Amino acid sequence: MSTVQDSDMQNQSTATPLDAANIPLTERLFDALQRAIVEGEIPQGSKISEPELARQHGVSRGSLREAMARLEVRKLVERKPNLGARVVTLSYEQLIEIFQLREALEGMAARLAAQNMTEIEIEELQKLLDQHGEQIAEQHGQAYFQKQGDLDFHYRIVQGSKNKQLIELLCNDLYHLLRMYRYQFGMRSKRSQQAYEEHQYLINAISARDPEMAELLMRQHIRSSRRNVEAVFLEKL
Amino acid sequence: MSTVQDSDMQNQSTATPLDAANIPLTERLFDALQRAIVEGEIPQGSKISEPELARQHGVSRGSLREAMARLEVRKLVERKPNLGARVVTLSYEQLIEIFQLREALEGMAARLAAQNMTEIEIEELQKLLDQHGEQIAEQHGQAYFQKQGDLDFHYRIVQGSKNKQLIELLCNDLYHLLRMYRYQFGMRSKRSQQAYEEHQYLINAISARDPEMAELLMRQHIRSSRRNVEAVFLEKL
DNA sequence: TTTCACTAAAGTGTCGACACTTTAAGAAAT
DNA sequence: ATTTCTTAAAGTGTCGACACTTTAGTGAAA
Repeated sequence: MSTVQDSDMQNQSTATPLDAANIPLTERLFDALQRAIVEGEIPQGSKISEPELARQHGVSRGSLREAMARLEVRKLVERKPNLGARVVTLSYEQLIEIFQLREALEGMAARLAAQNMTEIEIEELQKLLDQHGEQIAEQHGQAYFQKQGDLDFHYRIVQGSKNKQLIELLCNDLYHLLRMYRYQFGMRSKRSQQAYEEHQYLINAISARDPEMAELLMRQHIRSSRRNVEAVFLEKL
Repeated sequence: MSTVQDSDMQNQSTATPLDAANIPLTERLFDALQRAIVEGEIPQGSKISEPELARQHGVSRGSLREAMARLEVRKLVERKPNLGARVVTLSYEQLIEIFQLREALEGMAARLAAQNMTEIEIEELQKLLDQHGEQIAEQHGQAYFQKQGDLDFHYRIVQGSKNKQLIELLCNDLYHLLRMYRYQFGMRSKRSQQAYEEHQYLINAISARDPEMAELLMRQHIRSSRRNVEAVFLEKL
């Protein structure tokens, strides 16, 4: 699949009018690699050979290197001089650390959301949650949709904080690492009912414009989630 | 200033045996550029010409580009396809956002520090604070040392959290942005006495192993600091 | 004199090449 | 047969070159 005969179609044929839409190659490459790593297509801890990976994607090493530099800052790969790059290795300890980060950051996000979300945004958030409620009632919780729904919910609250730094940090940096954990260890929740209720309380607090309460609830919610993960892990050993 | 005649001393003379100590060129370049941007040597908002900057530092564009890609992820430069890169422009709004981030993150750091710092680390933190106290008493607060001292103090507490993610995030990402603000707007504190006292309370809480209180105090401390900045800004207009 | 088109200069995106470092394989010696 | 030395293969660090895009400058037309 996609072996050698591609060398003529991207060089200078100009026959690629709309394939790239001006988005630089490095950027597309970065996104592709990020996805591949997050979803485990490139397994964690595996060594990355620049020439090989570049050939696979049909790009030069220079472009790939630029993408790698960015992945390194995002903590998805680790590089050691002259020794090359490896995909990061996930660990239980790191996961716990990430939960602590999330507790602090999303707690603040909830606080700010209670101050800054528009009424319309709150309404839509409620609608989203109602949908989740239905799904839980019908099928007993299709893990995937649950997870996706949970992510959506948190995502919107972060957006609602209106703090650009916070949004960037959570949605662009931490988010991907977290997704990587979700993909690599199965991490199904089995507390969707409880999560649903906690989400509802949270909306109530935001709707009442109570920042203090919103932060408190969000932090509790994330702590619960962490305890669940801890439990799942312990029973795995 | 620093014009053309530098082109011979760094090219390929091999007469630089111990200057690099195996640290990749790109990395040193990244550090150098980061410093230059933070300290305002390259002014905020200014456009960056890759060929020129590369020539100034005596490196190839490829190496420079790699460093730029990393600076972009760190939010110190912004790049638009085909239009080039500019140093970020600082704004009052962004500064406030950063303070909100710090409140959340350093609050958590203080909480964890109360749990995880060793007795020895706490002792040394106390010593550091005592030094600050003396400096404040003697000279009336040499703005520079004050600032540096404040940074040191916060830095150690973050380290004391023992949360690698948190440390990375605060010390490698936010830290530089914050320093940039300190350099660019003068931001002298004029509340060194109060800050000193708040620091002391914080140590007490950590020493008493009271995470709740430590987080509370740290958050209050950072909020005060933010209010001070707000005041300074308002009187500037 | 002002505006618009056209050309030249500068800049960015991407590639291939070369030197040096590390890893691996194979040969020689014990 | 095992260990060590030697050498080749692979990989990384860095550079210079070229095509395409944007910007700036110049001259013609109104």
